Amino acid sequence: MANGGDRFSIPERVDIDTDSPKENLRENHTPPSPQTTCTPQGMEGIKVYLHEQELWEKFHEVGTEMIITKAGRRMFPCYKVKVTGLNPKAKYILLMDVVPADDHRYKFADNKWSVTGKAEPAMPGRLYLHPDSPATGNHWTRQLVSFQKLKLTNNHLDPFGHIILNSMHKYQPRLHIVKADEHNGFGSKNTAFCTHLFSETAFIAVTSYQNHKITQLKIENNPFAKGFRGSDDMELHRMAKIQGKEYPVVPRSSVRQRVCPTGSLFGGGARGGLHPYSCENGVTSTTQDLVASPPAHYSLPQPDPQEHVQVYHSNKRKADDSCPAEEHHLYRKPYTDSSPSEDESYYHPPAYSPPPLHPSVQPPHTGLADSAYRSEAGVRQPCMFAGSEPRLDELSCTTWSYSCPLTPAMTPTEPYTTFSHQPYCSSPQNSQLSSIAHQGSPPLGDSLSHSPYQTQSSGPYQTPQHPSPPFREYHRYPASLSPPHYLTLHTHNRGGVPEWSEPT
DNA sequence: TCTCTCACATC
DNA sequence: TGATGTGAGAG
Repeated sequence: MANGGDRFSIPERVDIDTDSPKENLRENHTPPSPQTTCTPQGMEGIKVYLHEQELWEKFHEVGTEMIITKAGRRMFPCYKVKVTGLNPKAKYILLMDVVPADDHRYKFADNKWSVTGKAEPAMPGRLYLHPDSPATGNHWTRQLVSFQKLKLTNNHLDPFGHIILNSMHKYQPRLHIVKADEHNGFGSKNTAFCTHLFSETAFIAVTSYQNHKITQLKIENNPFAKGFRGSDDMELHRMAKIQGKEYPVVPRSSVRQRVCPTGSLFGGGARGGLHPYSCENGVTSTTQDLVASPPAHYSLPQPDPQEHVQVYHSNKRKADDSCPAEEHHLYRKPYTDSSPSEDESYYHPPAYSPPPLHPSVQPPHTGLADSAYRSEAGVRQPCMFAGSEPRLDELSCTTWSYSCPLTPAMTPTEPYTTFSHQPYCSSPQNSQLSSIAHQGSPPLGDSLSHSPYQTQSSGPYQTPQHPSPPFREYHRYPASLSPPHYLTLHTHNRGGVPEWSEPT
């Protein structure tokens, strides 16, 4: 498509904040520009700034790709945010999830991404609980919140709690801030939370990089890949040696992606994700930035058959290393790519343009937050909430399951077998975390295409035009639940009481 | 042809 | 030790 068509365009928010998005283009701002605003109980004033936004935008402009492997691969750039506006003494839980950005499957051909069919069934939606959760507002705001430990996998049976994605599908990471205040009725309809997303963090999951420019950006900016930075011919020699071929050798990727487009199907570029989010009234709020105009071929996603949420606790908790992305290296030109790809003025616009996020991104509904909250005394570790990848408009499903995996060796081979599926139904009273997990994967695009994304309130949830979010009451997670165990929390409709059970 | 997995070298 | 991209080879 013309203009903007070559990259994700960010839709205009309906509830535009006074903060100027453009001021958020720079990383390490001091102070950074607010990305979001929440208004519900105790959540008003919360703002989130994407760290290294410029880097994200660099990738976004080309069409961010994230490698997914069976063992799990970290995201790069890593997702780091600066949060402000939290009550210093109140406790919050920060979660991240990655939801489908649309209902399509993509392919990279002719140096551009294009839709090649309908998306595969969504993977079990999982939420990544920041290892520091729950923590006080003071804790979250005094430093950057890094989700660098989060890993992406294509292993549908992943026992490590990594976020499961489908290759060649586009996703949108989201951040959820849940107030874990005992007086806040955590896990109940009173749970206050905010959801934030930065459109420039959208990406296509791949098992191997497709766009050479992305490979270059990764190598250039990821310290862990500096081994591939080499200078000039040094690398060629190295590669030649490896391949036992005569120098010079052109990396396969270079060949395959000789003509590298500069545009991205993630249109919107720098413009996106910079809009401040605002939450509407209500106890719970969700704010998101939307991705631009809906793709021409955009089609409504099918309801996801799965409706469960899995909670995962990683068994390891390391000091949060700083994101390597922060290192910016100047380096040589990419490989031998002599192709014009580097200056491709002839970049082919992606056939797809991200659709707007679904307005029904509901407040989080999961006992998970609770669990995290309860585990404060215990080990703080990354926690994954997995569930299906329901559409945003189906968040009302009330059956949720949470699993906290043990060490890899102890994890069940069928992490999702404990999930139960129940027909969609809405209940006016449930915890909102579950909804987070739920929303977990609704094609954002779909939602957005229906209405401009806006924040939602959770209170007694009321969405005349959308299924009400799943409101359920959850039992607190047993303290022992933390990391080492796979447990499933079965929640029943009607705000039913969740039950813990060992995974089968 | 396309996608994925693996062993590998590097840091 | 673990994270990274590479590239051959499998499916």
